[in-house]
Amino acid sequence: MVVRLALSNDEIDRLFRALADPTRRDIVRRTLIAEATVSELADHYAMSWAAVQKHVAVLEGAGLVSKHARGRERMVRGNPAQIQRAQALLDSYEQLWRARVDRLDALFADDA
Amino acid sequence: MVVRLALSNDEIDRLFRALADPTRRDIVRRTLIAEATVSELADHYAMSWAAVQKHVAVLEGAGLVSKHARGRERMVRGNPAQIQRAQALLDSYEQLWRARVDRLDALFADDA
DNA sequence: CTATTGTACAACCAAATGGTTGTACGACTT
DNA sequence: AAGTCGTACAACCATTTGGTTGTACAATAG
Repeated sequence: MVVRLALSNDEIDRLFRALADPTRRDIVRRTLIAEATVSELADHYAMSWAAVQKHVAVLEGAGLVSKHARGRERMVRGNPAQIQRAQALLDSYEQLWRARVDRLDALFADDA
Repeated sequence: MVVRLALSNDEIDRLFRALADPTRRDIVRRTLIAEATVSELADHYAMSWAAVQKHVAVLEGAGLVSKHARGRERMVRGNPAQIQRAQALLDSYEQLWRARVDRLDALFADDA
């Protein structure tokens, strides 16, 4: 599946920033496997409920998870599309390098 | 090309943290296309030389670029292998989600 | 030899981050 | 109706981050 939507510079910042924390990565992991409430998530970490709530908010701001109300609970769900956008981003960097290798190859081919 | 080497939690933190800044991403971009000295890089940004030098140090700490001495200059070169490690990481998250989809599919298949 | 260039690094500062506790409130339970 | 549960958010604090200027030094140029 190919991802199309482009991200602004700020969105990219938030995306990678959100991924640069082990607790947040673990929340993404868990919620990609199965959705969970903030309280359920908080049980797994050695920090206050409020701290976990903040991490979820950061992930939400980065588009990596979404929250859906269900009664008084908020179900947190991982968003694979945003992971794919990050992948697409990194892929574009790799392409730059490949292009450079190709240029160098062409140079040597000329020499031969 | 498949990347094997595993990264520690701290290394992953540093990797994504390093990518969460537009100046640093631009340095990665430039040095993947062609290596450059720190001074050459600094010319492109509206900040002091020292600030750019710090950004390069962060990228180096994250393994995204490497520096090689050449006379009094330090050539900065982007490291595609580290980009690929980041990709592999994100891919593992996407796999989790695919596994979940497969489980749900199996569930519905049982129902049918 | 002297001057200049490219680099490294320390000290400092403002803002952001990651954590805490406390308060508030709507939604279920009894 | 009263109590509890899950959530949200503000205020606060220590540390980290992203920038600055200033000093130092090795390599090259004149």
